[in-house]
Amino acid sequence: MSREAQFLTAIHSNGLRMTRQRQLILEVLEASQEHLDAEAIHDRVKARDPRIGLATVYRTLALLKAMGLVKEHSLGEEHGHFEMVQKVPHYHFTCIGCRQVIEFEASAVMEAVQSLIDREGVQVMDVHLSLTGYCSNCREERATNHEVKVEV
Amino acid sequence: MSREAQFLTAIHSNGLRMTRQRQLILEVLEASQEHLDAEAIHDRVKARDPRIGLATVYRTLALLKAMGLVKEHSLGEEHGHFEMVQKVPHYHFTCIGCRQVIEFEASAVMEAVQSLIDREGVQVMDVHLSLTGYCSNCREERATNHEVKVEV
DNA sequence: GCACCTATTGATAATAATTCTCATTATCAA
DNA sequence: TTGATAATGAGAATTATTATCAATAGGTGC
Repeated sequence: MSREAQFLTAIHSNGLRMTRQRQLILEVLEASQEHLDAEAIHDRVKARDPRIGLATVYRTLALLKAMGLVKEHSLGEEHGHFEMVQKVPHYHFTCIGCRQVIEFEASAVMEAVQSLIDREGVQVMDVHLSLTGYCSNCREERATNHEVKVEV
Repeated sequence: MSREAQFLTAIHSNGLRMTRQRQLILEVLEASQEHLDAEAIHDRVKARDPRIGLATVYRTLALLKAMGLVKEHSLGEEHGHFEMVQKVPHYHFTCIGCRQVIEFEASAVMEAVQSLIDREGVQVMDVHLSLTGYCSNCREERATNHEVKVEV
């Protein structure tokens, strides 16, 4: 089942309605391989329909998250970034220097999560692994600068 | 070296000054095994010196984070929670129902991080693994309620 | 101990991200 | 086509955090 069909099914089975706005926001998310924030999604959606408000973007993202179709990441920033949920779970490394994001897979993570489930009997709804640091380029730059001071 | 001594050394080697406020905030953090947010830390510090402002708490937390003595977690909420860095890395599961936090260790996580370092040549400054879901109690409650609706 | 330089503080204004409010519009079942 | 009500847009409100700035207080040299 396509994600659009999944969305439609989830919407109808909850007594909700499919709207042009929800349709467009889903399309923007599906078309992008990046990790857009709400503002960026709003910009792209507005390009197709200038009347859509930012609040609707937030509302739809909350809905998609609740349905498990979208994940939110912090990526070392103070505001959220969003992406469609993939089949294989993956995680993010964000460079503090150049803000680039490196995605990576690591089956060991879900194994560790499973052992927590086995031990504690919890039900895990969301797994969030996020690394920050310096990519190899920014790492070299910093090394030559001999930074020792604490930067607050 | 005690954490207090570490803090003092880091402060002096950066041309900064040790103050009563910084001292108190560090003591509050060390005395607590919980994951306090800035407001809670402020409350506890005020009990010992009512003049201390919230801004100073945030400034000191930022300083301690930059020095690697304190870690900030989101714990599924929209504001930060803080704790002293421990020798052995550990992670957090937060129950959406009762807000309880379960801490757990998982050496597999740092192994996965190491393999990313080896592969990409990145320098990792911070690792953040956070799970949300329902603890065994809340899980059972939900099961008997037969919830199917999407809650936004 | 005293004075000086300037890091730090407290109080509060400002900012940023997100959520809420409410009158208006639009979906969709009958 | 109509009616009930879900959803929207615009902007106000909220929340967490950061910035501003005059007053205060570490800590170094005398």
